[in-house]
Amino acid sequence: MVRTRFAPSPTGYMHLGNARTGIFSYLFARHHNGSFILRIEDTDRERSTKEFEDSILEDLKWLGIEWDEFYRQSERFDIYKEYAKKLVESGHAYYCFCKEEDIEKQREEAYAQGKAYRYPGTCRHLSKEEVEDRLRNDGSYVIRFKVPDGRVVSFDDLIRGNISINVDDFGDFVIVRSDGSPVYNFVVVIDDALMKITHVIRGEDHISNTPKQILIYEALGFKPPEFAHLPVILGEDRTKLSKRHGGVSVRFYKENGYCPEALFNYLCLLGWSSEKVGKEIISKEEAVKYFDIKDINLSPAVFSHDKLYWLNGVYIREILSEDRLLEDLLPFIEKAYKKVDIDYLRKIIKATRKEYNTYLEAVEKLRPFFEHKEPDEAAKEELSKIDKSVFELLIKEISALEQITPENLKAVVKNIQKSTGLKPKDIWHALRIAITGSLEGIAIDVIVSILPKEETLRRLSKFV
RNA sequence: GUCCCCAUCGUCUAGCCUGGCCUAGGACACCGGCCUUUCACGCCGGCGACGCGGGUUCGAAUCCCGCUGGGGAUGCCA
Repeated sequence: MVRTRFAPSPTGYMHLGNARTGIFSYLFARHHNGSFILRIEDTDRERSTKEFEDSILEDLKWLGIEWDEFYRQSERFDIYKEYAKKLVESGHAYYCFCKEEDIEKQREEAYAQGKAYRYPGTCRHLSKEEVEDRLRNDGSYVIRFKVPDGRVVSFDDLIRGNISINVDDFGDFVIVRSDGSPVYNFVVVIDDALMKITHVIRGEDHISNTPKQILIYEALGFKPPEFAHLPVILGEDRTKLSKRHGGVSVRFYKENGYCPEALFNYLCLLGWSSEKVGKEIISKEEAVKYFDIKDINLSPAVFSHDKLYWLNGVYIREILSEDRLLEDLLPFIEKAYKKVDIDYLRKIIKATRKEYNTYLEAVEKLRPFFEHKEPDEAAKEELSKIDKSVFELLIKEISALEQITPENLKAVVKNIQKSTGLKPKDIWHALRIAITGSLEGIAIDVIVSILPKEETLRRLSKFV
């Protein structure tokens, strides 16, 4: 039975990189008919908040990633404490009374000399009596894991193959902080072991943590899971995608009018080849069906805003149902133009869904359906070249129409062309400017055939 | 600095394992054309890559070594 987990820490909105890790973990579990576990890693009490936790849960649901089990590390501190004690008792870990400032100083010195810092093991060989004594009097201590000398830890990464790291590269590391809270590298092992996680799928930035964790697995007598380290996502400048790059949270894309299916799809494409699916537009179900961890790329991928934008357009234009579009678009439209009639909006969506790539963009493009706008500069200039009598004729012709359709609108233009000798293009332009105030936008026959007739006439009348 | 990972169009990728089918395929972006009452959509076409140097081999994008370049880690963050 395959069991994977996604372990975000609630210290901010869910990052795209994390989201992709979650997606791949999820796909792997589902592909193997296994379980997907969500675990909130909130051992850092300083930075973790309930608000961020809620937002992560919300965003995960929004993306369509459902989990089978849920855990919160802050509720499991007793368990960690117990295992920390075990490690101390078995001689795999020890109390350390070194001052944080001193360590910091040593670290800086080492770095200045261009050397890798290792904790020198000052407190490693304290006698039992001394430890007892300082525990009573000193108060502040951390627990460090005793890293064996000269070990080379190897593991077979599912994506990268064999990875070997000499543990001499790092010193005895902290597993319990001075405030008594356990550290990531320690709890992650206990949780993954206790929760019977079979496959740990996570970011490449955890590769160097893996040997530390394997050491703890061994010390505790647990069998390590399989590991798979995903390449990181890079920004346009080829550094790790971070806040500096602008919109990097799932929330950002949700708020900016992207649909979850498109974001899910795009994230799948980043680092995973969809070649076996045979296309790039992939549903969650297809992704589950075809997902293979072996098809993950090894090199970091640059996040392309352009491609996500395009993909979102594909979803709006040809994948999503009208009902879904309506449901998604409604809050955006109502936020911008107050209450709207559902049937009116439905009609608009049906006729215009090819015109925008995001919901936010739709709000702008659909403006003529909800608001009258004065002509902009370019429109004014065009307007000055147009014989104003055309507006009167348009009013007269359109008034006479029982129902406005693109077809009979064409007839209207033809009639005016005949009676005035104006070029059809100019007549259309005049109509467009009067209705939208702009030279660009959605096809004017589409707009006028949906816009209430009285509103069309009202706008035209302003130009006579 | 040290350790680890990586290296095909600007970007995401196919091909690499099992060398010849690669004149290196697709997608986004970009450019041009068509469609057209504008912008878009759509359709057609174009530009564009095996980082460098050595091997191995009849033959290398594919295998080996070195270099260079990029990324990550180096926390009482995760």
